[in-house]
Amino acid sequence: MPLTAKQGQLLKELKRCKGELSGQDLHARLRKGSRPMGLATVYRHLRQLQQLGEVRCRHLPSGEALYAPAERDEHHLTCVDCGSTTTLESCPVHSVHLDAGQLGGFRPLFHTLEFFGLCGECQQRHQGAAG
Amino acid sequence: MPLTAKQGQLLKELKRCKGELSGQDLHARLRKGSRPMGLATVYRHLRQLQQLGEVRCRHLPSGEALYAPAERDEHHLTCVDCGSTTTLESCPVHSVHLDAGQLGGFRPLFHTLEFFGLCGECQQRHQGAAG
DNA sequence: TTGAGAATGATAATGGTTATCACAAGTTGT
DNA sequence: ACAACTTGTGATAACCATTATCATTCTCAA
Repeated sequence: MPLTAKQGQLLKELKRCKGELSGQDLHARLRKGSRPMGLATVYRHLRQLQQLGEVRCRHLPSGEALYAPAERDEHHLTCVDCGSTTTLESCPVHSVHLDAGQLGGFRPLFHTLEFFGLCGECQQRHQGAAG
Repeated sequence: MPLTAKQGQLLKELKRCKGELSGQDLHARLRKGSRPMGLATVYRHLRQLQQLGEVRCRHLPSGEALYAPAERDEHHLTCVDCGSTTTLESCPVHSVHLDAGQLGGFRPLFHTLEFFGLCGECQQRHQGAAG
């Protein structure tokens, strides 16, 4: 099933950006260009593209969802205090494989590996109060 | 820094449950028992326990956050359509290690590895519409 | 007892996401 | 071309988990 025009437009915009975008971000960007798209449509297609395996998403501690093309196999460090995230340059796991027994009919589309902890800045801030 | 009484109470309740609990779930459970706890306090302590490395959390596609003791090193399959999640029996990665260069001052507390895709049920439901 | 500071919790506010629903666009059959 | 029907769209309202507010309660030392 090829993508529809709007789906393609959305995916193209997502690929154009180096970083991850939230639904709101994406809507704002598309709104500026020619061919704007309503917010509801953005979220609709993000979900559809996700189910097609074209887009992956992860959630920040704030609850906000960030989307990126599924082909980007990036992993992240996220601070549980300030919420800042950084992208790992190299993947720490060399093979992530699930055998059929583990899957039990489930068809994997993408995966996320995230490390949560405290960034240097927040560690320092807390040091005064309690080691 | 030892846990406060309320923090300990909350962590104990979390450990008592086999599955993961949302903030709302946890609040409801504590409300029933003796020694109830306000919703704000539940969320406050969940965040603190997370920063202490005692509790980990992950987000469902719905945006809801699920909490569990950090000591549980479980991974999950999550359906991007219906949102159902299942727990993997065994860990698919044998060593998840980050070297200092990758960390850059970040102090990891816990990590999450999640697989997103379509569960068997949702695959069947979509089969009629489009292969 | 008294006062300063921390903890608590009922409630209001926040804000990303989803549901609603009327309308536009496309499709088919005649 | 026209009608009947399906699908896609988007402004807006509704949803709901989470967070902020703030008055009250608790803690504890002097």
